[in-house]
Amino acid sequence: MSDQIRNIKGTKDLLPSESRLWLETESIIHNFMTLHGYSLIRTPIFEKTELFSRSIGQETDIVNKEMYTWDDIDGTSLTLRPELTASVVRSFVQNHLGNLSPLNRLYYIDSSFRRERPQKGRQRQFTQFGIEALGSPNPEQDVEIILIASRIYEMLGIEDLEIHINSIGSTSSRTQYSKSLVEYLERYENELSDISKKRLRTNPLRILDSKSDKDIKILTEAPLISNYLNKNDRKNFDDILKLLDDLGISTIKNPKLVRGLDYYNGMTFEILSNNIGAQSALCGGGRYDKLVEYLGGKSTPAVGFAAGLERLILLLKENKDTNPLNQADIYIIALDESANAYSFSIADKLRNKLGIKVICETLRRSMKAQLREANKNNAKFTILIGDDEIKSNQVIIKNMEDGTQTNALIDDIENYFGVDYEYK
RNA sequence: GUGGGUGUAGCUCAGCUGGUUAGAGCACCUGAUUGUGGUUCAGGGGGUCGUGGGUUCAAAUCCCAUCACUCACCCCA
Repeated sequence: MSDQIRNIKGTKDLLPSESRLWLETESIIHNFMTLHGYSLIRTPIFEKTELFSRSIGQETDIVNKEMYTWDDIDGTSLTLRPELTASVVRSFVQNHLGNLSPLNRLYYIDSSFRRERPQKGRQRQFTQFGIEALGSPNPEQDVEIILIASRIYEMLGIEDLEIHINSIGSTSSRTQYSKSLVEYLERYENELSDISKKRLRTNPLRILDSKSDKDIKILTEAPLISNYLNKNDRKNFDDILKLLDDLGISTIKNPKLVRGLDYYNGMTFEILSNNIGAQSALCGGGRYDKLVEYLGGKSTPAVGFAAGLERLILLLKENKDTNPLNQADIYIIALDESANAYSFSIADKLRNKLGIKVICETLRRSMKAQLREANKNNAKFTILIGDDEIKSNQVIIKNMEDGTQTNALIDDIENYFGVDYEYK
């Protein structure tokens, strides 16, 4: 017992009791993205470390301490992807997708890895779904992204969500703002939390995101990014807000919303829920117009979002009462070894020709046990095959709901279930 | 990396201030006239009480350590 091998901390097995909900949810996501004109992209689970250190940012926790990184035999540093945008953009550049079409609408649903302390809604291996629209600099593209993100939750029946939105402007606006922010914060440098002190030098915008009470107090008087946006930035953001408003999507302006990753600019947004514990961010995204160029491609404006599937499932589990599994429409009961051949060939026909879910007994249990098993699987019918049936070349078909039984010739079974059989 | 909580059968848990063969519900298996289920009834299997050490005549129960799980901080999906 003690030398049993367990799963790695922060990873999870998807067991039959939950796998159906996952499959359903994933399939909804696939259909939803397709409905909006987005195409699936799938990239390798690991990449050169440099891809992430360059795009996500040297000063982020992700790159600093949360990546699973190792040296390949030839000395190349490799990393299990901690998020998907960098990989998607790498692939976009490498495969010249920008030359094939001026606008690429891509979506993904895949796992990522970060070495953090696990807690509710946070794992070391987790699944993200998201979209990236590469090519359009216009506000309507930003809105399309937010629209899709918000509608997918709406469609899944998830309520009480908040959409926070902000603009961190163009690079020039941001550097100016950053300067003023640093000037302001330096006055309180000694009172800032340790991390924020460090960030004052490395990544001042991130201080806005601080959860430390001291920092929050200091920040109430801090300059706001909205006052530093240039004309273009401001018009852009206003257009986005107006369009969202026209669509009836209500948002909360949050001037302190700074996405954690370095590659963002312009609009940023986050969708939050209060019903999944401390890890309330369901979805985060925004614009990243410089990343493509930064990773060696032609300058291409881009905007997207990433969402946590585990966190979504957490919410879905609250809403959904898991109805019992219908594993089989028909359970075939074999009362003797000699019945196996009949059992299997009948099952084959029903499954392949009529698409009926059929399970055959393989444990050689008593009839009583097999009937119980049929019940557990929610079978509507059982087909009983024993010595007598084989001799007379017919089987007993038993309706498990009302208990009635009829005989049917083995060759006639398809007809019996083919016409007015209801197995839903 | 830091802090809190928990660790008794497959699952959910009970076991008061330490005292004899450790319990319940659910699940599982068997049986209730020998080929008929879902209800009911009867019975059964399964635990070195996370692990190691200590206190004691005696520990699941007290103390220490350790590990695991979990929640929260940090950060993020």
